[in-house]
Amino acid sequence: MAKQKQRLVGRTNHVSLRDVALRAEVSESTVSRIMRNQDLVTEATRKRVMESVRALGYVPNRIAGSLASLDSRLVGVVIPSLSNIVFPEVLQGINAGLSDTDRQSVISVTDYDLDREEVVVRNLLAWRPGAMLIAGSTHTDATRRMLDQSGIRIVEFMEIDNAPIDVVIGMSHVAAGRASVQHLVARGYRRFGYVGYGGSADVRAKMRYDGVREALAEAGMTLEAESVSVGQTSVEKGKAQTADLCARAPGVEVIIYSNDDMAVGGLFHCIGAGISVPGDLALFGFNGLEIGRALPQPLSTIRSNRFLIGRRAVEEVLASPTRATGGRVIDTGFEIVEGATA
Amino acid sequence: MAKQKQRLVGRTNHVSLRDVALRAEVSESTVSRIMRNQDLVTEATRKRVMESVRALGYVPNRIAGSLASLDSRLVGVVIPSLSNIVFPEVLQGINAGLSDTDRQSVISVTDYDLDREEVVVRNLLAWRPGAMLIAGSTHTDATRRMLDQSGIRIVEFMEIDNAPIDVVIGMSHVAAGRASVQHLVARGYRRFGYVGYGGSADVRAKMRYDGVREALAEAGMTLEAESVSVGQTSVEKGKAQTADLCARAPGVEVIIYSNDDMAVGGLFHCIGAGISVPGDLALFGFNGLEIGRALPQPLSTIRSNRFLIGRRAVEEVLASPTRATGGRVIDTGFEIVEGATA
DNA sequence: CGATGCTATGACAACGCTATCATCATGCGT
DNA sequence: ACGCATGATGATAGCGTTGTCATAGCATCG
Repeated sequence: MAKQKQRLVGRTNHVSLRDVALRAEVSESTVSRIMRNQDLVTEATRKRVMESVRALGYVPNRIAGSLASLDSRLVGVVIPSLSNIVFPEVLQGINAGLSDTDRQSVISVTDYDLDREEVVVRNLLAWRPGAMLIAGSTHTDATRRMLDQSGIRIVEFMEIDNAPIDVVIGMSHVAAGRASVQHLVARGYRRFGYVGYGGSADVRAKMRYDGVREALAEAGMTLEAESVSVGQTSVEKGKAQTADLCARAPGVEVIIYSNDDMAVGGLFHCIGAGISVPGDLALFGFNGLEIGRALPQPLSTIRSNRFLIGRRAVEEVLASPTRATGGRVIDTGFEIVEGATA
Repeated sequence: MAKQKQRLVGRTNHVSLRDVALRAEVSESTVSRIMRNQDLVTEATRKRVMESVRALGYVPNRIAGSLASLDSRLVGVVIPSLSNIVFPEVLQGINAGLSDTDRQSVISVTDYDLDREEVVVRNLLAWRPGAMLIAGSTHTDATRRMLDQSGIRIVEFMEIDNAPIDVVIGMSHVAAGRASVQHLVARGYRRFGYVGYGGSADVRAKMRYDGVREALAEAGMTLEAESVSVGQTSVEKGKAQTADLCARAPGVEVIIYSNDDMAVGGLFHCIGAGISVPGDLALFGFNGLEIGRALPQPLSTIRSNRFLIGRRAVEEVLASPTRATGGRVIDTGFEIVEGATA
């Protein structure tokens, strides 16, 4: 009699394929086929097996299944934050794209920290996902190398201002910053202010800011005043920084905000302080959030389609398991929302 | 010579433990120990192995690891929606609780559909998570059975108005509804209106509504007018429904909203329509969102601590791998925020 | 100086499935 | 009646780790 090595850990009473097979008096193969809807079994045995499955409360073990088939059916998702509403919106799009498939997303958050991003990418890759969707194009060398060598589909989403590893989906944030200025100049504004957040951690906010400065310079103007805070975006910061900027630079005609949250805070300041918008001061946001439309006066802003970005990202990786040669750029565009605050 | 069955699928050139072991001229066991920081190896071999790991770009395969150790280090999370900001806030708390551990969360969204919930719970359980965090206490029988029989830690979070499978964490939404009324009655309001969303899909909104009606009845009053829409919460709906309710029931002194989003919309309507708040009409929300504090006049509402709920949920399951006998209820409480709209 | 502990490493059987090939009835054409 | 395709089921070797036990080398000690 051969010696038996025993596993003492986790000797849980978990129901496995074998248990179902024994009870239904068929082989494990047959049960496996049925669980995967691989039609090739008679209705009679299927019924008998399903009865056992229900009676035993069998739940297939995807860990074992993934190891055996070398396919985890997982899609890794990396985002910088959950507190900026735009990322949950992208997640909704990802979810929508995945909902009728057998894939599952696994989400990790980096808090806008590239070293943290490297760690979460490594941990995600350890689950051998079939694809990886990652916000932004700015990564450490090690992160980029891991993503590249993994061989799986990689979608970098949000901005398309950089070269892709595989695919990038989103819009040009530099162009959006430029478009803001061009739109406002066309409407007659000449004296610009800027209110933003995040220091340089939010790369995209920084790109829009750069676009703003570029376009202003081309028009022979400059930012007369600016206020940039560190940390996460918030309506309250927008309100406080607007108050501050108004006090420091009373001549400013229009403020461009890093995003709608901040702009909404700006409008709240104006309403509270009796500043007429856009008469005394005009406000221009970015994102096109739902709240902007419901304000007492609709916010003038630029709409980016976060949901669409998430959905298209998923469609892209589901379309083919292999990368496009040379990379691919998908521009989901943006759109100026006239509104009534500028 | 024995016949060799060949796997034709996925014969990717992936680097495995064996490759690292061969290159470093040690056994797989040793590499495995090093990768798991199981101190018991000499510094010399550790260095040699790590050099191989880096040179080959080895990323451990957690699928195989989880199968072998019968421990996935995964935590399943089930939420009804990503578009209601409160759930991303809970996720932030969960993330915070998990960030210094070696566990990973896997999130699924149900869209407030109990049948969908059953499906996502089954799919999540297939990954053999070490714990499951699920929003709410309302599930199908099958879902409840699966969760129960899984044997793992289960935390039902958000409301604590029902009996736990294992642990419930959150606050009583019925009590919150009652508290709203009691607070407003104490402040002298007598003629109440209600503006909500979600029909009966959002169980917690329904509970607060029930609490409101109960407390009103006890005080000898009723809701003079109400407007409840279907679908997701939005500021715009709050605005439109407030306008509607004002037109239909001009005598109402105060409107209780199902949540802050809707209440903010209500305030926007009032600002736009020149209705003095709280003089002509008072507004009372629920949640205590950040935006409520930044409004031209701070919103009167009830603060629930979503971040804390997520964090405590994680702490609870990390504390012990086995369930508390008889179940456990953790009340994270709520707090009335006076504000200036009621 | 042999017995006794250590420490560092190796060997190898699980883990619970799936892919592949083998087998065994059936039905069918000729 | 015979060979052969076809459809249903079974047997079994992986998949890439980890847990457990075995072993070799070496210092310690009475």
